[in-house]
Amino acid sequence: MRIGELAQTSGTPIETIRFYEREGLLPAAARTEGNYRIYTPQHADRLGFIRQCRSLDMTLDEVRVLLRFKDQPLADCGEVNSLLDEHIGHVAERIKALRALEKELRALRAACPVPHASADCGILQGIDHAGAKPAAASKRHVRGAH
Amino acid sequence: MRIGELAQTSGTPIETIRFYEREGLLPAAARTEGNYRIYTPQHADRLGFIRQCRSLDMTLDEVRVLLRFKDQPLADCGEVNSLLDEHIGHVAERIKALRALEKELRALRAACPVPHASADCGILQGIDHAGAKPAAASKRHVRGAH
DNA sequence: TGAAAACCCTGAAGTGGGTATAGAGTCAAG
DNA sequence: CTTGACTCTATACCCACTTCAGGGTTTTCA
Repeated sequence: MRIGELAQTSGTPIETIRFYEREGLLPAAARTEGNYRIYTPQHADRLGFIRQCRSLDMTLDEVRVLLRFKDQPLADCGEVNSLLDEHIGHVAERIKALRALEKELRALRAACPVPHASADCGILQGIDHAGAKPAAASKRHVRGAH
Repeated sequence: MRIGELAQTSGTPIETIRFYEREGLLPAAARTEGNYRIYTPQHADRLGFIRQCRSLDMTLDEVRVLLRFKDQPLADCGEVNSLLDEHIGHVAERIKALRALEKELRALRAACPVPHASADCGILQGIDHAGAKPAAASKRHVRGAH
């Protein structure tokens, strides 16, 4: 099948499929005489796996590791297990951080129940004197709120 | 004070301070004869506010809105309130999505209690046949897990 | 006094994971 | 034979920085 059909059936934008090929996640597809990419069901399977991993919020590097194991069926899958354990850890951490953040934001919001002049806004004053530390600071594996 | 001292006292990398100036979040600092930036306590205050907002995981665009209100003390702060409400909504949404994700990941992890050959790994098979949909897909305001 | 060390400058490129262009080529239907 | 749908490559853009290259300035210490 051609790239449009693969995009359709997999729910993946065409540009993303080409991007995965550039990144080495998908093997380069064969070409027609007119230089169109032709995909096999194997490509579709692999793309599905990649998309599934992404929907589980894994990085492409993590996906690369998992694909390596799929390509070596005899290898021990211990690393797969620990990759997943680590990933779960990151997600759990991020949830914790976001919950603390939500609490702080709600407290801030409560400082201005009804609108008035900016100079007297409890929110703006609250941000000035708040004490939250390193939410955006440290390099984190799991994305923030945006 | 010079940029190094401001960086030190505010816990902000020097490059980030210059970046904020380029982005118009901090007003351009005066210069010495040798072209070094010289900062006032007002700069330090403003930088502190920006960093505080970032630690609350706001985007720079959101920070720009809040700074605009700080600069117009007579304006009505209703927009501040709704900005914060929206931001809280995004954070709450992201928490919900990450909790669903964590649950899915733990279920997947349970499919491979002890390591064996990749070909038989319940995790790799689980990803192949899983049914998680659009975690990475939709444009989201709050970052994911990495 | 002089040189090394510490500090600062600008401008450009890189990060991740795509998304969005521009400009061209290919192919099937009418 | 032309229209329109499809595809190609290459390049730039998104965010919020971070890093780098290649300099200039100021301070410190022998």
